[in-house]
Amino acid sequence: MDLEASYDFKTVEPHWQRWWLAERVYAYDRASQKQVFSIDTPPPTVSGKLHIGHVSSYTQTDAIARYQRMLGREVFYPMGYDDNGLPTEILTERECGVKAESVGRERFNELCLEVCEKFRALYRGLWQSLGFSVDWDQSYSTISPECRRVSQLSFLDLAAQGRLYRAATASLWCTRCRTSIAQAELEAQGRPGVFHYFSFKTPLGELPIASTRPELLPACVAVFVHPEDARFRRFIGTRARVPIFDIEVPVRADAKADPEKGTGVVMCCTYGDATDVAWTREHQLVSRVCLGEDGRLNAQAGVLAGSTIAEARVAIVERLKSLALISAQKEIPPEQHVVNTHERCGTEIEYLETRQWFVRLLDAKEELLRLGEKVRWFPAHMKVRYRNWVEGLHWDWAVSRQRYFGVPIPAWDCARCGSAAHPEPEELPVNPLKDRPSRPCRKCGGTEFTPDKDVLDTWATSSVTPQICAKWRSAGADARLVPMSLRPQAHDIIRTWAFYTIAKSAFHSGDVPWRDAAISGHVVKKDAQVEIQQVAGSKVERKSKISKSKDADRFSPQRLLETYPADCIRWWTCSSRLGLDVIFDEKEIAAGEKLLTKLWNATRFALSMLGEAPPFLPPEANKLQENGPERAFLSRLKNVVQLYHAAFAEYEFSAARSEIERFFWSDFCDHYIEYVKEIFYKAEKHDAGQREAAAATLGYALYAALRLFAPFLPHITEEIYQRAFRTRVGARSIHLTRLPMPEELPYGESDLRNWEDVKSVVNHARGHKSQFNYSLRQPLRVLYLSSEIKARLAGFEGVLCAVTASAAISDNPHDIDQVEELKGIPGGRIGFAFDEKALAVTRLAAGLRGIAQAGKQAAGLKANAAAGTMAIYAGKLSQSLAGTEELFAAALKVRAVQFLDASEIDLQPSAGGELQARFLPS
RNA sequence: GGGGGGCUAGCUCAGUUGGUUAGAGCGCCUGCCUUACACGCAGGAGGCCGUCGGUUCGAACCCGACGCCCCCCA
Repeated sequence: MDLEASYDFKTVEPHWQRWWLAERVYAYDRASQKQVFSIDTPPPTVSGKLHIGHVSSYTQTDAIARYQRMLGREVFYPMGYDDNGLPTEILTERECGVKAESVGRERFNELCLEVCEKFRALYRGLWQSLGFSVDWDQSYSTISPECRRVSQLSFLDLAAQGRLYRAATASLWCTRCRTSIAQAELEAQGRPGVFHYFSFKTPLGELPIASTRPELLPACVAVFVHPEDARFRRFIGTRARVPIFDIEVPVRADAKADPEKGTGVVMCCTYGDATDVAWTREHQLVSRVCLGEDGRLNAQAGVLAGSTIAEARVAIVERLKSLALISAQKEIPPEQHVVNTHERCGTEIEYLETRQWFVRLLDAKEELLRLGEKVRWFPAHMKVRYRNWVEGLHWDWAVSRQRYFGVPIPAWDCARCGSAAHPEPEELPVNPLKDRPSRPCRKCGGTEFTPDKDVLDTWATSSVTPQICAKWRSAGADARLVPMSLRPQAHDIIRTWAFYTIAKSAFHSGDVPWRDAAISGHVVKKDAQVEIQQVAGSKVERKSKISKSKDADRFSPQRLLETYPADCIRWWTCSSRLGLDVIFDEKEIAAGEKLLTKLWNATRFALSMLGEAPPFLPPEANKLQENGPERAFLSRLKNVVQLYHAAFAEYEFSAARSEIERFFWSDFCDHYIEYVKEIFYKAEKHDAGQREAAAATLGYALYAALRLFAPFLPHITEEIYQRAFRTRVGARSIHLTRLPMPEELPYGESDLRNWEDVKSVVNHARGHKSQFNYSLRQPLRVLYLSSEIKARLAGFEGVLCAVTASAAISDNPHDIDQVEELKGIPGGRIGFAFDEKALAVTRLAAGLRGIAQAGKQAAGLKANAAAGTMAIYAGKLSQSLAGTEELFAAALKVRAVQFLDASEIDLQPSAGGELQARFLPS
């Protein structure tokens, strides 16, 4: 078995990606008897490009999926695309350069479907080139008929429970998207504003008002002051006149009027903000609507009818000024002026009275909190974010959207009595615009219906992904999948996706949607102007979100995938813990390439030693020498396997990752391989039993390491597995094998201690040579170990001598100059004595190097260029010195006399053109 | 204003139930071509673990206060 000298990821990775697909390696088998591990994969919103943050979060999920699969679970790992709803409409408008209203509903929906198709392909291509072990046959798109069915079924189920109601009430409205939205779709933004100061006239004098929204004057219905505010208490109960519009409104008291803000007098309009909505309801005020659904003022605004909010604001301020009614204007900086905007488009949100469908949430807070407690959150503190959101709910969930591209609301209005008619569950999915109710109105028997033209909120569908996965209430339903084992997602959508999913699950099943929620952090960039300032003695860091426009190229997954192996990118993404933001640094990704090279080279070496049929089973313990190197090394592997599983059990993949990396690099490569070289290179010195034990251990440890790496590095491990192990192991992919378990490694604490002690001795020897700037091959005449250690490591003498290049191990300190403490071994002592002859030659060679360079320069040769080939050791002069023998002979002679106390040297060319130096004692 | 997280080596991060000289990778410096790998090996420099107080025989870790950064909510 020979591997090429280097690993070519550009051909290997796509090869296995195609093969996994063709072989359906990751297919979910619903007939399997194995325990199911089901993953509620986030269906990414089709809203544009995927960025490095998606890559990071989704790759972590894939590592978890692969781990669970190799643990022996039947893994259900689907991929969805959340392509219905407003985000897709906005994307389509941008992609096609159209407006939904201008092309019409049907045509626009067709365009949306085309755009979805395009982006689904793009997304899928990216996921596949990252090597995700998704079962692509389980893919779903939230606009598909099956998802429509589940989503509409959810609607009907909520309606049957009385959880749904339809009401014409003040609700959140986006004037750009011309639809109602839900509380979760709000995004608070700091924006600059201006307080305009003007007065309302009352019989008791003028009441000063400060308002940021003077355009709402025509909608003014009351004025509020704080009941305890001494300045204005006397006005309570009087009536005030609205300037310009000359409306008379009552002056009322309410604790929500903040005496500190503005003048302390607040005008209440229909509807300036959430407080206005509350006041209107609580004080039973009339409503005086001046704003239309299109964001323009209506007849209530008189001459200003038809103008936009911005235009009206300017016009009214001008008018107030011209009447000399404005007493002051004060700018408010963005950080003090927070406005609610629509998260999808940034438009400031208005409150309008419209007729919408609502899911009743506010009476279910306790149940939602209870289920939030039942879910295991990783990290645990993410539960608090969920709890805070639920406790802070103010609005029921408005689920109807006055848009085109979405799951239609399964409802018609009876033309006669006005009540809603719904389809039967088995008729789903329906499109009320085309389909008709199958029966007359239940209430009045009417047969004339008007279809509900609205569609459902995107989240109304994406909140039923567990039900979609389980094919809820259909012939193909798979009840084993729910509650699902794991919901992986980022922390920014706890209030939306996690929350709505829990809510739906609560109402439909009374249970949690998933047992565990693994919440990942974000990838952030280090600011260009990273400043480490000393402020009050503490370090100030600056980091910020990745901007989709500005940083697109630097953080583009496509570019990274063209530059680095997917395995490297994966390795990097698994370096951060759940819940923590990670700062992107391309160098960190590049560092992974070293690991791949190391893995490839070490494997190449091991396989060259092991032959065509490398061992892969755990070596039988009774064939291994007691207190010997194999048992010691395997006990370390056992230790690693334990730590690895413990880490993954808590979704701490980064801890598992560093365990296997450390084991492989430091224990396997730096120590065990160095030892087995002695066994294989000097086979004649070791009996068959020793050789067999070493081979079995090397093969097994390699195969174990490959499997432990496999969840992180699926491509390179598959390549090696297929070429070296598949035939004998049998499983058609490494990803269908089982991970090594601690039970298969029956080694004890004393073995582990031996291993650590041997490493400590070897490290000391290496350090000792390094201190003197000698090669690690510099021979030692004696390696001294204190008696107790020497006795304990008796079974390791061969290893130690070979790896440290020692001629002997002794516990006699007499001929050792210096004895030092053995790190990590209480009472252990170690010492070294170089082989003087070899040392002299080394020094001679080192001295010669300078002379050789000078000589070569003298001879007109490029000394620097050849320096790398001028290694001189063990008495040999390199071929590159040929032609200047005389010069070197002379130099050598001087050095020989100086270092070796030799009187003569004899310099002879040997076979192969090298020079052989022989030193004659004086 | 409320809540959450973070602050450990130049950079990115680990630090298990509080227990000798606080670790890794990258970067830097010194050496070393060692019959897998120079994308390597060995060694080294570099940290009053954000600040201050408390508990303790003992604190990066527990408690309190404060500072700064990020996020969520109002």
